[in-house]
Parts: sequence; structure tokens; C-alpha cells
Amino acid sequence: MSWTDLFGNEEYYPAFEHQTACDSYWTSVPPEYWTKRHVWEWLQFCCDQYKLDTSCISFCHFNISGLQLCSMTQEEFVEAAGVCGEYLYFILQNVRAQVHCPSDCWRAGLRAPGDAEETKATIKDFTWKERNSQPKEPCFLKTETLMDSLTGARLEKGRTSSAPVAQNGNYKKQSEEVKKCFTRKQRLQSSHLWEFVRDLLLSPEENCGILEWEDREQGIFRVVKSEALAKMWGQRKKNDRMTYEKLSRALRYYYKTGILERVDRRLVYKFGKNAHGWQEDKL
DNA sequence: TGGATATTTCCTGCTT
DNA sequence: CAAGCAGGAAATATCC
Repeated sequence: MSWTDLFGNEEYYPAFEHQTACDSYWTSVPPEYWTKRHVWEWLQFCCDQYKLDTSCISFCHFNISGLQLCSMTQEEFVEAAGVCGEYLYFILQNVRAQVHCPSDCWRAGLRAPGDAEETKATIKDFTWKERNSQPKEPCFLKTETLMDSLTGARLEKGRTSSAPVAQNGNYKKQSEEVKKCFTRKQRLQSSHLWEFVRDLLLSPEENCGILEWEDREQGIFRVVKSEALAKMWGQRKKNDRMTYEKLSRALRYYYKTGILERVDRRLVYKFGKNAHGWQEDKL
């Protein structure tokens, strides 16, 4: 089943404006009905909006329809997108839980995907009704709003009795899972240089031999590929002029604050007393 | 809106 | 000589 199968001409349903879209775009149509193109755009939207590291995502794994996407397990997400897979999985589950006005959806006669013939007309009406009647909500630009979204706070405020999440007895548990996941995501997207370095050391799948522990217990590590490290940090900060020269200056500032300690060897650094989260037994 | 904080950028001099 | 290291100084970005 394709979008064209469902809607005939694509002009009836323009592409999601993922650059400016807010969550309401992605909840206006159940993900099960997304086309490959929408899956692709949703992925791009998530990368942009939630600052996911695209380097860990195997995009070819997502050349699939929304129906296929929805049938993927969390493990399959992780396989396809590494650590980002977890977040994508939870974001998708959240989108599925938040699909706008499911009652309208059922009233409009939406059936399970597969009943293309029967839903062809009604889903078109449904999406247009949604689009015309639902003013754009503000985009999720702020962390708290994202948290609200992920933890379902917004749903709590305005949910209807037919909201799938409300029917789900595991709602609270799910929210906690999502919260935990978000914390991990925050960690992954650490904004400080030393946290970025620490997290790179702790995630072999992203590290690619750029950093290496020299003495794990003492927190001594070595920069193996200085240029690659600078490039990666530059990508994170959206700064293509980053160099190891400049990055190392920033690292040297950490000596003052006790985040790092000086090691008198080239390209070798040590976590200081004010750095946390790098010790194996305290993770 | 202004201050604090964390880099980023540039630089000079020194070391490996 | 190239690549790093040490810090000072100033600019810039971001957060609260």
C-alpha cells in the first residue's frame, strides 16, 4: 500500500513540512499510514529537532513504509540506528499514542492499514479535517516541551477518554521509560565538550578509535585521532571551522576547573575530581 | 536585558 | 619542520 494507492494524487496531501513542522504534523496521520517518503521525512525531522547524531543511523534500514516502521521492535530500531534507535523508537511510540483525536479517526471510519479500499476516501477527509480545523501548535523547541511531549504531560492535560494511552494501564510505566530514555538522550547529546569526550569514550560504536582509555580506573585517556575528534565536535556544534588546536585550548581551560588534570604526555588527558560519569562502577 | 559561563578564535612562545 | 602544549586576551554563543 502506498500513499498514492491511498490518496491517489499526492497533491491532496502535500509532503510534511518537516523543517518547520511541529509534532501535530506527525500525529495528524497515524504512522501506520505513512509512506516511505513520510518515514524518511519524519526521520529527518527527528534528527533536526532532537539533535540526533545522524552518523549512528543506518538510513537504508528506514527505507520502509510506516506500517513496516510500526512493526519494528525496539531491538530492530537499535540495530538500525544504534543508541539513536532507542530514542527514535520511543518518539515513534509517543507519536502513535498521541495521534490526534483517535475518536475522530475511528468515527471517520479508519480501519487498520490494509483496508486501503475502504479507507481511501475517509482518511483523506480525516487528514484535511485535521489540517483545516487544527491550528498549528507551537513547535517543540524547548526541552521542557519535549519532555512534556515524551512523558505525556500534554496528553494528561487534554486527552480524551478514547486516547489509546489512557486505555493503556502501562502508561505511567511507559512514561518513566521514556523519561529514562530522554535522560540517556540528553547524555548522548551532552552539550559540554568534556561530556562529549566522556560519552565518546563510553560508546565504542561511536568512538571509531578516536579516543582510547589509557588507564580506565584513573580516568586517563588518549586522543588517537585528533583531527577526527575536532571534526566530530565541530559537527556537534555545527561549526565546520573547528580544529584540534582550538578544541585542545578548550580542554586546557578544564584544568582550572578540575574537570581535567594535566598529564605530561602528548594527546593524553585525565578526568579530574570535578568530572563525573566516567567511572565504570558509577555508571 | 544583562551577567555568567563555556567555549571559540587568535596569538606568541616553547617542547617533542 | 610539523604537531602539540601553555596560557593570555578578546570575541561569541547560550543560558538563566
